[in-house]
Amino acid sequence: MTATIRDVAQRAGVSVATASRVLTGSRKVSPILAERVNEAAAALDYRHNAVARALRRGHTNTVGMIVPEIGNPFFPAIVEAVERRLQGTGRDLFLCDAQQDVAIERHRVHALIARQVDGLIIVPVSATASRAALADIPGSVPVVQVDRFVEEFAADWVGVDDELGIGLAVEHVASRGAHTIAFVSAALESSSALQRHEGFERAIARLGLPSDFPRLLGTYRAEWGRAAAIELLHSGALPDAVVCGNDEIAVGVLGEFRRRQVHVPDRVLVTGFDDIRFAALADPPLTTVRQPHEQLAAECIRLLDARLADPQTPVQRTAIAPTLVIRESTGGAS
Amino acid sequence: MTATIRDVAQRAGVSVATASRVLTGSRKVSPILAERVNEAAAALDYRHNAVARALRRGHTNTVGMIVPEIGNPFFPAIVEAVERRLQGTGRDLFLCDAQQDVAIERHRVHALIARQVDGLIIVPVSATASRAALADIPGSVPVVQVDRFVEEFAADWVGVDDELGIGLAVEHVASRGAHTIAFVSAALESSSALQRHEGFERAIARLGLPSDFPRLLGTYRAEWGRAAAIELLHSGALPDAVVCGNDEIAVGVLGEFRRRQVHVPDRVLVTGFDDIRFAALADPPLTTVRQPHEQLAAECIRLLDARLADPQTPVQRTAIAPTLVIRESTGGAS
DNA sequence: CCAAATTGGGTAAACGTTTACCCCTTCCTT
DNA sequence: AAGGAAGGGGTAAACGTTTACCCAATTTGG
Repeated sequence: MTATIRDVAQRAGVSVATASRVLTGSRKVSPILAERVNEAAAALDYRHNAVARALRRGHTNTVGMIVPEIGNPFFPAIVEAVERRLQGTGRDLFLCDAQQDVAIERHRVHALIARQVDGLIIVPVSATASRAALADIPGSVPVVQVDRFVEEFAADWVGVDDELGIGLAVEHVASRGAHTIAFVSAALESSSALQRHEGFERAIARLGLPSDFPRLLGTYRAEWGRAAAIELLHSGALPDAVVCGNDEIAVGVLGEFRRRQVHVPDRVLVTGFDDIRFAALADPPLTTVRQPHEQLAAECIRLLDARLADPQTPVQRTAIAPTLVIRESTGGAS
Repeated sequence: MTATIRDVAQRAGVSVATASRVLTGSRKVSPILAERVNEAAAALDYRHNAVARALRRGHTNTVGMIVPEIGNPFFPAIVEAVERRLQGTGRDLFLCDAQQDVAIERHRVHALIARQVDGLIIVPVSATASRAALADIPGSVPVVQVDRFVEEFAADWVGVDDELGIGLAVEHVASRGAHTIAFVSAALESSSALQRHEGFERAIARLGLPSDFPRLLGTYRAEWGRAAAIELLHSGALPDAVVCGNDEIAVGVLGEFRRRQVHVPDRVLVTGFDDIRFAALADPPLTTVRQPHEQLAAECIRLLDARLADPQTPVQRTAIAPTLVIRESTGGAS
C-alpha cells in the first residue's frame, strides 16, 4: 500500500500535525523535526493524497474545461493559451471533450462538478440545447463561457465579436470587387454560427449587396466545405466570393475548387475564420479573421478569478474585436 | 452550502446509510423510503461529492491522459478514439497537455497521481528525458504508453510500427521511380522520431538506394517543413522524393515547394505520416502512412484494463502495422 | 524578575461518503 | 410451532488530510 502521512509521522517520530506542517509548509516547524519528516517521506516515497486534501480543504485547485470537439484545431489553440495563463497559479486544468453532443457535454459537466472543480470553463456545443448542461452547474461554482455562449443564460462570456469579424471579411472581399457573395457556415446551432450568420446578413445589407446568393449551412468541417463548394458549382451562378464560417470549411471549399479547376482568387475569393495553424498553409494561403487566443485566454482567467473572489460579481460578457489577416485567397496583401 | 447526503437523509427521515443505498443503488431499500429519499435529494438539489466518495472507496473512476502537445492534430484524434472506447465503462477521461516540455509533463503526472486516477495513459514527450516523469508513477497505478515510449522503461506500450510505416513510404516512392530520397523529420528526441529515422535508414539500405541525401531533423511542425524545403532547394541537388516524419512537416514542405514552383509530384514526390484530417486536403493531397486510431485506442484500453485487473501482468508492447494511403503527392492511385 | 507574548509541539475533530456489522421483523421449512 | 434464513433498517468506523484548539516551554518587555 502507498504510504500515508500517518506512516510518515510515525517513522519520523512526530505527530501527523507536525508531518502535515512540514510537508505543506503551513506552519513553522523546528529544523530538526522538519528534517526527520522529510527523510521519512522520502524513504517511504510518500505522495500526498489530493483527494483527502480536497475533502478537508474544500477546494481542489483544479479547473475543468469542456470543449465541443477537440478535433477542431481552433479549440486546442484556445486550450493551450488557457493552460499557459493558468501556469504558475497553482491550479491544474483538466480538459474534457463533448464530442459535439449535448448529452455527453452534460455528462462532462456532472463529472467535473462531482469532482469539485474550483471553476469551469466551457465552450458550449449549442446556443440553446446546452442550457440544460449549464443549468446543472450549482451557483457555487464559477463558470465562464468562451467563444460560444448559451442564449439567455446568465454566465460570464468572453469571445470574439463574430458579427464584426464576418463584417471585416465581407467588407474586404467587397473592396476587392466582389459583388455577389455566398456564405458557407455551420447550422445555426452554436452561438458562433448564429452570430456569424447574423454578421453576414448585416454586412450584406449595409453594403447594399445582392442578398439572393446562397447561405449554405452545414457543419464546421472541411467535408462540408467540399460539399458546399460542389453545390455552389452546380447551382450555376458562381458568386464572386465565398465567405466561410471557419477555416476548416474554407479549406474544404478551397480543396474542391482546386480539384475542379476553379481558380482562387482569380475566379472566386474565399475567406475563413479563426486563423488556425493550417490556414497559412492552405493553397492558396487563406485570408481569414484571426481570433486572439492569448487575449481570450487572459480575459477568461480574469473573469474566472473575479467570480472566484466574489461570486456576486455581475455577469460580464466581453467581446474582443478580431482582426483580418489578408492572404492569397483574396488576392494577397496591398 | 451545497446539500450533503446527511441533509438528504434528515429530510427523508432515514439514516445516511439508507440514503446512500438508494442514491447509489448498492442495496435494496423499501420503495416507500426510496421514494422519500429521492424526493428529498431532488428538493435539495443534492449532488454527490465524488471527492468524498473516492476517498472512501479508494478509486476515482477517472483515467488521466497526457499528450505532448494538444495542438498537434494527431493527438486529438487519438484522444477522441480513447474517449469513445472509455464511453460506457463508467469512467471519465481527464486530459492534460505537456506543452512539449518534460518538466511540465512531470508536473502533470504528479497532478494526476495525487488526484488518485485509476489509470494513466501517456504519450511521452521524450524517449529519454521523460523517464523521470514516468518513474514518478507509483507501481500501484496502471500506465500505458501510446504512440511513443520511454526507452528501457518497463511499461505497456501500444503504437504503430514506425519502422515498417516509413518503410512502406520509402518503398512506395522507390516504386514510383524515386532514386534519391531525403528525409525530413523531428529531432531524435521522441521514440517515434527515433524509430522513423531508423526505419528510413534501413529501408534505404535494404533497397540499395544512395544514402548521401540529407536527413533534416527539426520539429514535428509545418514551419520546420518549410525551412527544410528551403534548405533542400538551396543545397542544389533536389532529391526525387522527400519522405517526412509526419503530416505537418509534409504540409510545410508542400507549401514551400508550391511557393517556389517546384511541382509535386512531377518534380518531387512527398510523403507524410499519421494521416491527419488535413492530409487529404493538402495541395496536392498527401500520400501518407495511416495510423489506425480506433485500433490503437482499443488496444490501449485493453492493456489498461488488463493491468487494472492484474497488476502483475507482464509488460506488453503492441506494434500495429500501419497502412499506406496513396494520394496525389506521389502521383496518385494505381 | 514577573507577566505576557511567542514559539513549537500534540490531540482530535471535521470534510462527505460508503459499508461492515448489528439488530429486529417477517417469512419459510420441516 | 420452532428454528433458520432472508429482508431491510440503523450505527458508527473508516478513507487521508488539515487545522482549530490546547498546552508547555521559552523568549520578550518593562
